[in-house]
Amino acid sequence: MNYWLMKTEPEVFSIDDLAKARDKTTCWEGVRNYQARNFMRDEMKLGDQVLIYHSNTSPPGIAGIARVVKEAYPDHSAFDPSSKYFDVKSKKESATWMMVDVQFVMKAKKFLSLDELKANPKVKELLILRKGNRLSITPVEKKHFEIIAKLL
DNA sequence: GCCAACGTTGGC
DNA sequence: GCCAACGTTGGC
Repeated sequence: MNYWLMKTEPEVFSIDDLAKARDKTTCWEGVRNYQARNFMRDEMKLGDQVLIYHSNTSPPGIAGIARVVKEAYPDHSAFDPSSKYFDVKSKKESATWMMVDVQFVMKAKKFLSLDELKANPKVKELLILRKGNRLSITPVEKKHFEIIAKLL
């Protein structure tokens, strides 16, 4: 089992939106970065646990946990000209972009802010804390996931 | 294949 | 809204 952190802007899609979604499940559309896509396509497996991180908001931080319920398949938003994620270069026969489905597991009882993460020496290796890291999907070590899960 | 210009992310 | 950091694009 692998562990991940996935960023989302809560104004666009929050942990509450995930909790309210049908089957508490959503397809993770709109990833348009090759490294993040490769993580989904090559390494995300059924049952993997995901920290849901709220970015571009105040304060940013970890808002809950989800799990992978469907492994990578073509991101259909890339084929939809009306979608803001439309990519004319992605063909249905050989999709450029992939997505997974994730299901709500829990909302943090205690939202864990970026400041609190930075202040916790036990999780200082988290990739999210690296200066300049903009990757929307990053792997998380099991020990770090477990430390964080206990704090939520 | 280099690299300047541009676009995006995301904390602040 | 600003801007640093990074990824992508495209001329050469």
